[in-house]
Amino acid sequence: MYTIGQVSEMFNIPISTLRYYDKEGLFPNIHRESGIRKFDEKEIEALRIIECLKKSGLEIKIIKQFMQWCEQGSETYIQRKNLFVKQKETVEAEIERLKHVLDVIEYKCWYYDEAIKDGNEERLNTMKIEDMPDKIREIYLKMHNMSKDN
Amino acid sequence: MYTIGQVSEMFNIPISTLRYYDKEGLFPNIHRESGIRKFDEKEIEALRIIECLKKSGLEIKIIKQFMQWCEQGSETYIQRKNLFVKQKETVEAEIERLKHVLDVIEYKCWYYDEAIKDGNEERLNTMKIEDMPDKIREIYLKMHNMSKDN
DNA sequence: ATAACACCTAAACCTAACTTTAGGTCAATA
DNA sequence: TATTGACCTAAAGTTAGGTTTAGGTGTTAT
Repeated sequence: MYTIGQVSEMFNIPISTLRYYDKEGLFPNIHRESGIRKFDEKEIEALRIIECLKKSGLEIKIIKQFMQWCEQGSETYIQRKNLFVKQKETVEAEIERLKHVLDVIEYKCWYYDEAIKDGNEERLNTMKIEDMPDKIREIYLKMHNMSKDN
Repeated sequence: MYTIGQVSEMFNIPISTLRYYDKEGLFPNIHRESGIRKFDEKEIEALRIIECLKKSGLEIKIIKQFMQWCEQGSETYIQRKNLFVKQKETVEAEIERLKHVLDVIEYKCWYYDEAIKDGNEERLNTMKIEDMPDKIREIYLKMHNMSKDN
């Protein structure tokens, strides 16, 4: 059993944030002793899930919903599982999205590398698509929604 | 050359957002005809980069900085390249982070699958770490910051 | 006994990134 | 001629996820 200060240290989360989470209903029925919150194993486990779901981009409202389902017992296993299945898909999609972003960033790294070598962008701006390095060309075509015969 | 309405359609970005971007300095020196914004190829390309950098989590302030560097010509190639190199690292780290999140979500999917099969969490709560499926055990140990001999 | 600590609440404040509102210009259509 | 549609501005409002402030309680060290 931990005090709010100890939990704050353990998880490196400000005390004010923990109180805010509580106010938002993320620790339903948290135990109190003369007004003081006592975080026990249940809340610690909750916090691990909160951290995970928050990192995955889930809103606090929905995390609250999940915590309420946990209070309701075995009737809500399916809802809870569905939440994670859905969130798994969301995060997988996000990773894919970021990989595309990474491609564009890589294109720009190449672009400025060349610009630095040349001292200007003339050659780059008149460069034919087929003269670009293979990987860069692929990215360039994707960025401009072009097929290979454009 | 496009009007704000056409650009809004092309990129599927609200007109109000485009005006907001302009107010925030993301289209420095955008051409106007009797007060009306004319987006030409430069702004279209800018918008492609804005979308990419925004998706990568970069703040508008910093995107504005980049757009200002673009106005300054060849003196700022190195700053611009550094921005992309740094952002590349940021996005790569984000992808790694999301992969860990995915692990925890996968653990939870497994957990609720078992809970649904059993109808309760008793077996799960008394399960010994060594009885968990290999992948799940790995994730569980990581989640609880435990080494294998804990 | 008094000061320092760790806790508490309610309510105001903050920031980013938009969105909405209210009021106005101008060109083309009914 | 009047109204519709696409553009414009400035300023206020919105949302999420906190953080800060102001004031208070209860226990422990000097």
